[in-house]
Amino acid sequence: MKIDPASPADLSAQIAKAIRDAIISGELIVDERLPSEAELSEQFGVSRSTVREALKRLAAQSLIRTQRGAFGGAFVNRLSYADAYGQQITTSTLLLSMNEVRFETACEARFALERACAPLSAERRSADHLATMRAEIFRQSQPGLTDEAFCASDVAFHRALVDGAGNPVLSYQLAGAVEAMQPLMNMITFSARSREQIVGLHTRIADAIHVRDGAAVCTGLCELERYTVGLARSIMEERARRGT
Amino acid sequence: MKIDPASPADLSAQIAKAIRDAIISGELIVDERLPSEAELSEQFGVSRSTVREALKRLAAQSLIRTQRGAFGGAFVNRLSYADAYGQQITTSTLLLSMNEVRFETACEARFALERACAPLSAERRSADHLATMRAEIFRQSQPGLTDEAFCASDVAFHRALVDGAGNPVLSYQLAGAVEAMQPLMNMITFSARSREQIVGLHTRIADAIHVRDGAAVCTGLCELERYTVGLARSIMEERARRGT
DNA sequence: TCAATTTTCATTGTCAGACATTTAAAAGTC
DNA sequence: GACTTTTAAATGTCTGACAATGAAAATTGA
Repeated sequence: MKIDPASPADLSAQIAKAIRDAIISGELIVDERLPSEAELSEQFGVSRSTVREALKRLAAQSLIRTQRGAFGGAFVNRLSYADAYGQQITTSTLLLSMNEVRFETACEARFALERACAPLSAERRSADHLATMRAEIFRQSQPGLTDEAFCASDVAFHRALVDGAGNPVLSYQLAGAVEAMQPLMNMITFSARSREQIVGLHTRIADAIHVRDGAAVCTGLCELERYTVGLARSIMEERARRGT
Repeated sequence: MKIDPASPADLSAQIAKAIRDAIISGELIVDERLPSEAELSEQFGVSRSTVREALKRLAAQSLIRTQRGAFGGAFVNRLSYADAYGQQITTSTLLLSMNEVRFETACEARFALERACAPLSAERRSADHLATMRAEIFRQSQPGLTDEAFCASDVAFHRALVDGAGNPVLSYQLAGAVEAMQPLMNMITFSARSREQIVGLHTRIADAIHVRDGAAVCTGLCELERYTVGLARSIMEERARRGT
């Protein structure tokens, strides 16, 4: 782990990169303790504050965790699925909100990925996954639900579908796509009529999952995508008309 | 943006969270300048070093960028697709390397997601995408290629396939899945015979893309998955035998 | 008048030193 | 042997200082 002493700026970024590379390459292994801040500042020939800034960068990526007290210090963190989920959701959400992604584009990506899980989920889902889907459908059919709660339940329904595939890597990859859509979905006002339609499509999907018919799940997801995109478009047009 | 003054530890994490939430909620918009470090330290009632640690956390997530000099400062960064790619690849790579994910699991996720792109890519791919795929196939058939170079070309081939769908959100989501597999793939030694097989399957996929036959692309990807998993398994068994 | 140059100064980057706080191990006590 | 106290190492925070940067403002020169 070395840094370039010739460029006196961005030292903390260089140090963070050096340590990050050491972790990625396996030079530093999980739960291994890094040298103390004082030792690192000596090794790199910089002040303790600079080292601290570097460590905070790594902490922001969940690459290390710190513990205070004697025998404490910075430890290489095992990146858990939960941590990775969180980061991916944050990144995906910001990516969508900052880059004027069209609703159709995001929607297409989300449903395409979800359809990839459908056959696996139909085959492997447990009774638990199916029960969760049914429960969320029931919640979605309750009157008096806010749009936000409806969307949250929608996410939970699709999460159950994805998790049914029993592949944590797939669940992780999908988490971003599904959850990041929620802010966009929250902008849609769901009428009683449209909720009824969506609940109907969810029921069809759950039924297909029930009988382990992957192709039917895909078909259901396709229709749901078409309906969602159409709904969003009509609402946008409505708003544009009222705006002018 | 407020922090809890009652908990005197992890102040920089709290401040980072406050600013991050302000960015996510839209309270701070892209390219907006944050108050200077001195002003922030006054606002939050902490020292400048604490503020700086918070800002470094945000910089590590590409949420802000800083500029030195008068009229410089920290600015809300537009999260570009490139930045998001990079973060996703790092996260996915570490997730796979630190969590003893079975090769089959990662492979299944990767090919399932890729098959999701296949119909879209068959339909929309440009001549450019197809040309890239053909070029990578040609490179893969060259003798004397290192295993690393072969894998890199493999990634490029699949990237072209994914990008052919013309959906940047999809490309972003897939980047992690495809690239994060590379270190695992690099552990496989490709014999001349297996390379020939893979090139053959790639050619079939490219041919299907050529005639815009999405279903055939899916079939080709399925076979490629089966072959890859089988190859990895036999190599692992071989190593285990030699190891004992 | 206008372009080129110099100066100014707000801001980030880095450093050094100090003290507070935490925490597990070590030492002491009953 | 179990409990309490002490110790020391480590992170967390604060203060104050100086260096480096870079755009705006002021100055200069034709």
